[in-house]
Amino acid sequence: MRFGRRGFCKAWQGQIKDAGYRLTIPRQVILDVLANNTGHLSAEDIYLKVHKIYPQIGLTTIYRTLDLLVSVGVVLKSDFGDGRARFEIKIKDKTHHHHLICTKCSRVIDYTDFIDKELKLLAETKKGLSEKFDFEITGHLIQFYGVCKDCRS
Amino acid sequence: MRFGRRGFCKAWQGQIKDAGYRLTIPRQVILDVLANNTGHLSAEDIYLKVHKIYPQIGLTTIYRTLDLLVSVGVVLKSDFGDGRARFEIKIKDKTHHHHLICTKCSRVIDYTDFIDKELKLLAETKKGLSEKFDFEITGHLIQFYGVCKDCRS
DNA sequence: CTGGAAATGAAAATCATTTTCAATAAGGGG
DNA sequence: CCCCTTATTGAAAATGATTTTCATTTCCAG
Ligand SMILES: [Mn+2]
Ligand SMILES: [Mn+2]
Ligand SMILES: [Zn+2]
Ligand SMILES: [Zn+2]
Repeated sequence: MRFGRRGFCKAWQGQIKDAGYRLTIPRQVILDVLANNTGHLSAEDIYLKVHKIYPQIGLTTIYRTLDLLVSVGVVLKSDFGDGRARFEIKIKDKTHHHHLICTKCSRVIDYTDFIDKELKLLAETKKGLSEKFDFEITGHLIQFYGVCKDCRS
Repeated sequence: MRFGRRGFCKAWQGQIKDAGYRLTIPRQVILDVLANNTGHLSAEDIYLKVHKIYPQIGLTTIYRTLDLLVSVGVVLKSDFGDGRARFEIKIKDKTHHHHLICTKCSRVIDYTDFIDKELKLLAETKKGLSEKFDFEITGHLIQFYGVCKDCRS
């Protein structure tokens, strides 16, 4: 079992232990797979990759571990509207980003640009909405849909 | 069969025929139910309501008709993250709006306020993203999550 | 009115995710 | 280092929203 991003893995493993969970082989392997794949993977994508390293893994464990990692704050879960959840590990510095989704080929682009302006609007909107509807806003979802370069040629 | 919002119904029925579809009883009843319920209904919600008026309806027809209405542009389909799609009819003037979703009770609030500022940011962001990633943006999704007044008391 | 295409409804199929439950493994105390 | 308790795992079955299939019914143009 090779661990890329070893430093990060250590930190993530710490988060798991700190939350009171055991550090099992399946969890380490799943974390490792997530750490070495930048994309937005489905549970099955992850299952297939983990399976190569640790063939006795069960899909159930993938789902359970992903839930755990999301709850601990190590993993981000997204829904791009294709009926399956997508997961990506939260890497230091590249934390808050939004998604640009190609409706033709399902390619997903992360972007952090324009986040400054967005943040400003978000702050204003949040304030306005909170006051107007007496609603305590805890999160937001912003996604753009369109057609990527390749799918237009 | 009573039709509220009769004027609108006529217009919507026109859209269906214009798109080359037949104007059947199930479609009229579903349209009627949507027109008289402002909320964000699931397919089953709609099925139950339609069933009272037209008991022979099948859930399959609900799904098929909703697809059709969405494709024709008469109905808006949303996903609030609870595993079932929600539908609402597009009423003149209150067209473009976003959603505020209570994570405790699932209440959904429509809002059009701040849309102006949002639109401005959206325009800028769209332009920036289009240029930077050579991506043709066709749509966006913006939702706020939080806890409503009632769920905090 | 009528024929043929479009639409419908019941039942079965899909498919991602969850639940159940018996077997296994982690890791703190001895 | 070894146990013991309890968390975790994996296989299989269950779930639940949505889709597909297919035989029957309905719409509506001619
Ligand atoms: Mn991402
Ligand atoms: Mn709405
Ligand atoms: Zn594409
Ligand atoms: Zn609430």
